[in-house]
Amino acid sequence: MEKYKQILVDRGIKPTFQRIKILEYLDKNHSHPTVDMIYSALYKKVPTLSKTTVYNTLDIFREHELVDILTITESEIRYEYILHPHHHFFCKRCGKIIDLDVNCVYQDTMCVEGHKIEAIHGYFKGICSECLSKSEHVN
Amino acid sequence: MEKYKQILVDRGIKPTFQRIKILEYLDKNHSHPTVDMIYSALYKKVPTLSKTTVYNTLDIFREHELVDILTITESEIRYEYILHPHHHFFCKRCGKIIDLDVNCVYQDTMCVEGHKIEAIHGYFKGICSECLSKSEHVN
DNA sequence: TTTTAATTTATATTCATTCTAAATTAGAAA
DNA sequence: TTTCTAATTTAGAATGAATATAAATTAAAA
Repeated sequence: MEKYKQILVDRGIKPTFQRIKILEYLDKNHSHPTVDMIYSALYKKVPTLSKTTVYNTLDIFREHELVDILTITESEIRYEYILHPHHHFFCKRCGKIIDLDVNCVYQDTMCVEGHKIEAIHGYFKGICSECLSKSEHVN
Repeated sequence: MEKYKQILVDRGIKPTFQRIKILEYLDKNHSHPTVDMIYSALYKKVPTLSKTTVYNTLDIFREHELVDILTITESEIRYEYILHPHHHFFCKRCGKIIDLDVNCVYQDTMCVEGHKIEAIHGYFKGICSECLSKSEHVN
């Protein structure tokens, strides 16, 4: 609790109860949740929570580069707490988004074909190892 | 016209007038258009066109791997005719999506950390070279 | 032609996100 | 502490892209 309050204060974000709880949730759940998942999970602990607050808070966190969005699936926006740069794998079968310990060659230069890179998003789509091992028994 | 009809027939897609026109538009406009952009552009030539048809047609094209979607911006889905694998650069200033002649090291193996890759999406975000050269004069 | 299934179309519906305005809260000042 | 003010939170309304539905149209085979 105090840890997250400190992070917010350090970034110049007023550490309200709702903001602390949302940041804590993102830090403890690396499941790349949607707004709805965050709202549903926190609603139990914070019954007065409004979905608008979740939207507003995530917008503020993005402005301060505390969180990033993933547009890997076509129908939903997913959020993640920025810890270290990595790529993502989306499994078409189970729907999970998996963090990959893969970096990009352009991460050093942050420049490509004359364009100035500010963010890199690497998305792989396919079948995850877990789903692959399950289907082995079927075939 | 005949060219696009042939492409559709080859893929087992019934070559209706609407589908031919949409495919032709995608082939001649590498601007990664949204459904709305496609609809607006073709509405002039095909006044009876319905937006539902554009949605349906793009779904069919995706199933047959004629087109791919880009989820690079957070609020819209963009479509592109699949020609050859490449990455994309989204300019935060002018909003343009630029094709990059950049390939991925995983394109050969199509496998990463045990997961089977079926599609690779590389998105860079920042300021494009054109916008950079404009702002040079300002600063 | 005629027939039949596929396609297209207009319209209605859904639902995530944004907007709005009132209520509440945090924190500064007295 | 109490008072004050601006920021934040909240509920509910509005928006708009995407989807669903069902009738009209079309393509193409018989």
